[in-house]
Amino acid sequence: MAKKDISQAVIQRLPRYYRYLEDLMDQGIERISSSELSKRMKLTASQIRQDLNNFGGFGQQGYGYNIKNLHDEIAKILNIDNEHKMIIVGAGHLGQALANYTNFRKRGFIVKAIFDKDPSIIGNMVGEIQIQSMDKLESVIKDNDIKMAAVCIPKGPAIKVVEQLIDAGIIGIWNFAHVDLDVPENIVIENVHLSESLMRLSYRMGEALED
Amino acid sequence: MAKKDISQAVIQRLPRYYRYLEDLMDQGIERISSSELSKRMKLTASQIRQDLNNFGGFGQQGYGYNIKNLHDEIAKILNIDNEHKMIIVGAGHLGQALANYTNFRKRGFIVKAIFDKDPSIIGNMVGEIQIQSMDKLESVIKDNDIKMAAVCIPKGPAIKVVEQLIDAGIIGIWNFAHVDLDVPENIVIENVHLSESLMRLSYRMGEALED
DNA sequence: ACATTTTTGTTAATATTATGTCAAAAAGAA
DNA sequence: TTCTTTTTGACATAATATTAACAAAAATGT
Repeated sequence: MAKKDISQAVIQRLPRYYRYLEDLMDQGIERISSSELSKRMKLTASQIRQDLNNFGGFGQQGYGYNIKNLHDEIAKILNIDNEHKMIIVGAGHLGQALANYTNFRKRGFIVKAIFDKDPSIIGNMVGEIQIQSMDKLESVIKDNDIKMAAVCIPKGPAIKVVEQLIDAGIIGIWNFAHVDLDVPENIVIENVHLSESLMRLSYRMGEALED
Repeated sequence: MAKKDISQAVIQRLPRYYRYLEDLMDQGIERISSSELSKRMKLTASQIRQDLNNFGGFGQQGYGYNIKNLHDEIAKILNIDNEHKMIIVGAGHLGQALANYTNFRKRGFIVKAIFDKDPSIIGNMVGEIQIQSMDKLESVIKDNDIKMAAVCIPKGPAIKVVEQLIDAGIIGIWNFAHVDLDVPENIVIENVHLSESLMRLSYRMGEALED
């Protein structure tokens, strides 16, 4: 069953294809050629065809790609054709922002619980769910068979909390803490290092001003 | 003055070097070799040396790199050796999360103002600053000579708001809206597409489960 | 029905990125 | 001081990724 392994660069682009296809569907467009899509996405047509052909021949000569079909195929590839239960650890502004993000729900990511260690906010509602004590982490994960967690706490506590998460059965971690987590091979980490993103912006603004 | 152009891959890694150097400084370590750093960062020593040599010879044979010195040099390269005034457009949870992020201030990013179109929250405080009406965008940017803006509003309004920002003098945009912005060449966009990040996590969790 | 056009999937060519190698420089040890 | 070890910066090599080219398939037009 071992899929030929797909390069990081392709994986990076996949969700962007998905987003464009979604937009095209919303516009009621039915089919698109790689060359037309390449103009919109500012890629080469060749790259689009090669990227998609990593997963199968979704197009047809003389016709192009059926948007609805390709959209659904990419959803399958991205594993978003079914629901994912997730929890959020850390109910600060960022944790709450994620919890309230309706777009995630639209794509099948369901926030089942949100946790914080601060007793003064435990019990508060975030949207429709209640902030729970960290003591409940393990039981909630196990009872609901949750596999995905967003980590929105400072880097200090993050390392130990992530261990707890993994012990409780989490296999995918969306990490917003400013630290690279060291985890077993079968655990997946997706880092969102916002301050690094901001530094890249700063770098490129510096470049832009020099020219 | 034209710097030899630096590949995106290098720029991507630069802030991560900076973060590791910061951590090393906090640990009171004075010097490090590319090979020791490569172990910590899980890169090859060769890549580290080549990355850094894009910007200058910061190391010394038989000694390695002086951490404080390299840290300061990278700060200069990243253009974070001086303060950056910024504004935030959109005072939802995400905008508020960014406004409250003390780490940004530590690196010299100063949030000067936050804007929202919702009259019911205009005037509310976010940390030490007050949410202002969108009408004030242009005057605040011009009066304070602000060059950087974080865009934390839905994709629909984002496109027009970004035009306004650019007209008012913004040259760097930290974009959290789910849309690729079409801007003049001299304007810099750094996208943070959270839902794409989440889809990549989902993809890789799917892969991990197959093995 | 036939010719023309479009457009894919695939293979080949090019370009970019990462890794390995090594002489030369400096540090540290004897 | 002199010898040995460490370690860089530069360059050569290998691996990846992107772009180009094109035959074959299907659609469209006449």
